[in-house]
Amino acid sequence: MTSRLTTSSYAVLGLLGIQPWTGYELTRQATRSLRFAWPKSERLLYSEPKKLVEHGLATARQESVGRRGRTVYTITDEGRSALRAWTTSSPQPPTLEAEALLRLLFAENGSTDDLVAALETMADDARALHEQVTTINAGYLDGEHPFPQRTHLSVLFATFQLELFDLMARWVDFAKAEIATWPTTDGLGMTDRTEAMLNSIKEHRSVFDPRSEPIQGEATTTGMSRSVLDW
Amino acid sequence: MTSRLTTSSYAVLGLLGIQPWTGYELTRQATRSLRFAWPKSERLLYSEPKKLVEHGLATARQESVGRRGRTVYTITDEGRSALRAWTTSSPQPPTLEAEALLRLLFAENGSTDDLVAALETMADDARALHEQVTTINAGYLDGEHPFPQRTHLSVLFATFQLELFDLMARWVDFAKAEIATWPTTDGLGMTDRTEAMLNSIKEHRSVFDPRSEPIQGEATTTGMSRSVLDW
DNA sequence: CCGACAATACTGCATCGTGCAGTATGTCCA
DNA sequence: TGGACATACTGCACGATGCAGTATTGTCGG
Repeated sequence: MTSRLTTSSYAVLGLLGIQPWTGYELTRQATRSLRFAWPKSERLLYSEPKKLVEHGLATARQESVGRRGRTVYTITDEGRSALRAWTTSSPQPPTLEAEALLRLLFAENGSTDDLVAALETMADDARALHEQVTTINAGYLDGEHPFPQRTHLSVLFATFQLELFDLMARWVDFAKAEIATWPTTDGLGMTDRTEAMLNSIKEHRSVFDPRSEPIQGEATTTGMSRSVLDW
Repeated sequence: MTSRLTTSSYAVLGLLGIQPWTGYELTRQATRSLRFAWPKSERLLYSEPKKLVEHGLATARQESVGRRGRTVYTITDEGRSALRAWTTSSPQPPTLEAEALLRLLFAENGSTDDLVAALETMADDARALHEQVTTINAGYLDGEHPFPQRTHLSVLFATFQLELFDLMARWVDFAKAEIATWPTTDGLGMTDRTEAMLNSIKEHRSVFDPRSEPIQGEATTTGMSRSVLDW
């Protein structure tokens, strides 16, 4: 029996909608863009196109370079219909997986230095990803986009990634400043600073963008546009 | 054979480090906090403590309420050592899974309305999550924290979640404004606005926080503290 | 020109993790 | 007293991952 289509199937089908690819090329392309919205293993990128073929959404053609073979997958008309139908369905809520934040939740089991080290690893990762996205996108200005007609999509997509990685790096700085005031990781409870943060949360203010104390904050904060990091 | 410990094992072990819990209580607690850093299925939350017992990191005690049984898991000394050791290891890079962003990447297969609908679903989800976190945290000011001595950790953790959900909602507004200028989803390529975004990216400016054109932007932007959304 | 190393191009398999259905009891309110 | 909702799980099929393994082609330095 053919197994059912998952969101990952549509992710691969979306790539096939752009042009035909070999299995290997799909894994390369997934590393460049897909993984920022839908991070999946290389292994799966090899399995999914086979499933699409079973479902009649793609065809497989065997090629060879010397004595080494490779499979080129091409989307079918049914595949295009399936893609179109997919765009009208409702997306699942976004989820973030961050082991460094898990370390914060259970920081009481280690030193403040351990915690800071974990958060700095996260910030380093975020900065590295930020640079990757910046480099790729800077190239678009020099006409280096493999699919020039898709530039409007990939650039808008990139703006989110960059904001996200920037947020991670900035928040880690904020968190490090907070943790620097902790004598220990364990048992502090409601400190003055914690209470101040909670008041900011309650008033929907950001913890970034220092703006002194909430003195002149006449509660005229426009919705969520200011956030929790305001001091 | 006992299977190996994963990050999810340490996530559950971290909870057991706070107090003993039943399997069901672990699933409840995971919904309140864990899922924001380490989203895992309810099913796994029932399986992991058994694995911890096999490894000697926890003990299981059978209780009963009437004729219905339940299992209470308690951390052992070896469990505490394992937790301490874990805090010194290096965390995996953070990953975001967002089906709505996948819709953006492959938006050419649907209408601009389909795309906007997908992004609005994401923004709604983000706002709902923002409210959940805000509500829980506002309660801490009224002494409603189940573990008062841990307030400093959960509040610092919450600041990240709130910034993240706020970013998602604000970015969707930005993206909607951009998409509103598109006559179609397909084939636009490098528009004037796309080029402007790319220049912002290159200069490490944010696409948020309108600050008119990059006229007085003397490239003295301090690192990543401004981001891609500046106009 | 040749040897080393990276890139291309995958597959098999054990195990991890999820979704869903199923089962049963306890509690609360009308 | 009965219906809805919370508590408290387990079994199973299948989706997804990590890792090892296999083999060929391209590249670059000596």
